[in-house]
Amino acid sequence: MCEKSTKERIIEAAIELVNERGYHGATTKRIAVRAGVNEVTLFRHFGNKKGLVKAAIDSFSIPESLLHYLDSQFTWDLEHDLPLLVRQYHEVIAQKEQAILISLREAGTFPELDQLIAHIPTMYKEKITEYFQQMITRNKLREKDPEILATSFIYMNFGYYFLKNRIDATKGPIDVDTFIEQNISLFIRSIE
Amino acid sequence: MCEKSTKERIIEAAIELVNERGYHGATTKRIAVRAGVNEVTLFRHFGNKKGLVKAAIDSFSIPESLLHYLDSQFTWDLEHDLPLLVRQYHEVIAQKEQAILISLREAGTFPELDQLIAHIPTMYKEKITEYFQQMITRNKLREKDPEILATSFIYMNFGYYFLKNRIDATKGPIDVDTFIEQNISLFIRSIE
DNA sequence: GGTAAATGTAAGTAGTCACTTGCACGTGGG
DNA sequence: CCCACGTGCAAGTGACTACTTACATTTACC
Repeated sequence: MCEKSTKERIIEAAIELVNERGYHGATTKRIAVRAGVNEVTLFRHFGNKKGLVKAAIDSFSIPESLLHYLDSQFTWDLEHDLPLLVRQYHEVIAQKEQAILISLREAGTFPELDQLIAHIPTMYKEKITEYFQQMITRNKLREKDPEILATSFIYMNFGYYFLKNRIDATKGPIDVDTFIEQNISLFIRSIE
Repeated sequence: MCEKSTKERIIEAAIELVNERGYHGATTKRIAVRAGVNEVTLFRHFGNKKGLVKAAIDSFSIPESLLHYLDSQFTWDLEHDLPLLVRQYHEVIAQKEQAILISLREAGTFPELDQLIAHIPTMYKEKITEYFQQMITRNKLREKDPEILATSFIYMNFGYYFLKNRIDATKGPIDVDTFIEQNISLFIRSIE
C-alpha cells in the first residue's frame, strides 16, 4: 500500500536526470516521463522547475547519527579504526555521489549547493582530526599535527573516489577493500 | 597585429560558457556574444553546436614536452623531485581545470571527454611509478610497490586540488606551497 | 586597386522549452 | 451520498532554441 509518493518519485527522477544531462538538459517533460507522472503534476507540486530542483537538493541531508556511530565503534587501534572510517566515508560519498556531482556541475546555477556539499568532507575532516588528537593524547600516535594528517587522509580518499574509474583500468578499478589494504595501510604505517 | 583568431575566441567563449551553464545552458547566441562575434560565424566555422564543443574539447592536449622536462630536472632526491612533480602536476590541472570540470559535467553528453581527461592523471601516475621504480633500483627508496605509492600520491593531489576551496576555509584555502611543505613532506618522510 | 575570403546583418524556419488552462476521472472521508 | 483533492489528458501559449538563407560589408593580399 505504501508505495513511494508522487512527490518522491518526481524528485528521484529529477535528481537522476539533472545528473545525466545537467539542469538545462533535464527537461520537465523527461522528468515527468521518468517519474511515470503527467507533466502538469510536476508544476502543481513544485510551482516551477527551479522549485523542483531545489526540493531535490533539499532532500539530501547528512545523517549526524553516522558520526556518533563511529564514536561507539572506535577501539583506538589505527589498524581497526581507520578502515572503519574509510568504509563509512566511502559509503556516505557513494550515497551522496549524485548530489556531489550535481554540485560540481551546477555550482553556477545553484550556488547554495556548494555549501551543502562541502559539509561532508569538512565534517569528516573534523571527526578525523579529533580522532588523531585523541590518539596523540593516548600516546598511540607520534606527535604530529592532527589536522594535517586528517586533511591528507581526506584528500587521498576523495581522490580515490573520483579517480578510481578514470585512472587506467588495466586491472580494472581498485575496489575499496584493496584500496584500504594497500594505500591506507601504507598511510597507517607511515604515521604510527 | 596578431590578435586571437576568431576561431580561438569562439572556442574560448564556448569553454567558459559550457563550464558556467552546462552544454544545454551554453546557447550558441550567448557563445557568439561573449566571443564578440556574430552567431552565424560560429556555424560557418564549426558546422553545428556539437562540432564547436568538440573542437573546444580537442583544443585541450597534454604537452608531452612537460613530462620530458621533468626527466631533465630530476636529481633523484625525493625532497627535491617530488615538490617539482607536484608543482607541475598542479599547474597542468589548473590549466585543464575547465576541461576537467566539463568532463565531470558532460560525461553523459560527450563520453569521449572521459577518456581525454583520464589521460592526465594516468600519465602522471605512470611517470611517478617509473620514478619510484628508478629510486628503488638506485637504492634510495625502501622496496615498496611503486604503483601503489604513485596512486596514493596522485589521489592525494587530486583530492587537494578539488577540495582545497570546499573544505572549511577557516584559515582560507591552503596554497600549493603550504600543501607541499606539510602534507607532501609527510608523505616523503613516510616512504624514504 | 581589385578580388576573394572572412565576417556582419536581417529575416526566417521548425522544433522545443517552461508553463497554463479547462475539464474529466477516480478515490477516500465526513 | 457528495465533495474535495490528487491526478490525467488535450490543447495551447509565448519565448527561446539551433540552424539556414540571401545579401551587404569589411579585411587581407597580390
